[in-house]
Amino acid sequence: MKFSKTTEYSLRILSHMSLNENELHSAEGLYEHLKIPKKYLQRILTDLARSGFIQSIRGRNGGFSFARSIDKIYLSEIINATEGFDWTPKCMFGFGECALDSPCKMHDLWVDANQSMLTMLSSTTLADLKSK
Amino acid sequence: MKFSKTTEYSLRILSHMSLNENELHSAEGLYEHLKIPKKYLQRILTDLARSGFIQSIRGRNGGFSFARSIDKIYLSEIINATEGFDWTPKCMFGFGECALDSPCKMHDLWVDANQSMLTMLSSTTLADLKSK
DNA sequence: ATAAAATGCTACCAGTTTGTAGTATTTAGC
DNA sequence: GCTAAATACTACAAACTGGTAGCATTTTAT
Repeated sequence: MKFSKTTEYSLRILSHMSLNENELHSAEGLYEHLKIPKKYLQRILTDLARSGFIQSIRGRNGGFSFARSIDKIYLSEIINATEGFDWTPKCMFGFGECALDSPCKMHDLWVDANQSMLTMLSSTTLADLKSK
Repeated sequence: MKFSKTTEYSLRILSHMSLNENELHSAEGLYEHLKIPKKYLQRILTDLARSGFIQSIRGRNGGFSFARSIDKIYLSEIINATEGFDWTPKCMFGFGECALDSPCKMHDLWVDANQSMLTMLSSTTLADLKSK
């Protein structure tokens, strides 16, 4: 019950970039700040570009900058792009069928517990992280 | 952001066993009810025995039964045994250090969102699943 | 004793994720 | 034009997870 490394890295990268929202960030510079394995970070950056969160500028003096305003980038979108985000409340543990009676006794407990996290992630933007 | 298969399987196995709390359950019987890949289920069962949730009886007419009362087995314990459960609120995404200022602005959001799930998992026992 | 029925153990396989290496491509500055 | 600095691409390696196979061990029933 945790995020994948790729998701963690993506969130770290984007939240760090958002501190200087309008600047161009190079992979090298991000590496020095975040210490994410350089080549892997490189790949994640191009993935984030393909996903439309940031845009890349190639060549000398190139780098990455936001493709859209950070107050329109929700955390849930980022997670969705990196690892999928299927939190439909089918059953607590993602079972196809419940292990107990049907409907499974866990349903209500699970839905409630999941709701606040879902709500938080899908209502918080990168801009909120700076201002909150 | 989901449970591992092993965690899902473990929860299904134990919650199913708890429906007949005092009986001896064979791997074969559990397989027929739960359709978890047989050999993998076997391995999970021995792991659950090693973790102290159940005990195994070898030989003919052997099987698995609970090693302690199901009203003392919390869901969080099971998850902790199968995939680790480090939800200490160090930082939202499990960072060693925050990506933003310190203390990270996400802390409060994350802790709040996480709290209801944590509370639920660490206050619900296998016995509760039957009675709730 | 022996066979059957059960768990235990070890090794292996496949797919995914994480990480590394090298090369190609693009662009700015001189 | 050439070089340096940057991203893009491709291939591979390592580690982890999920799953399979076979044999070993233990115990009961006959």
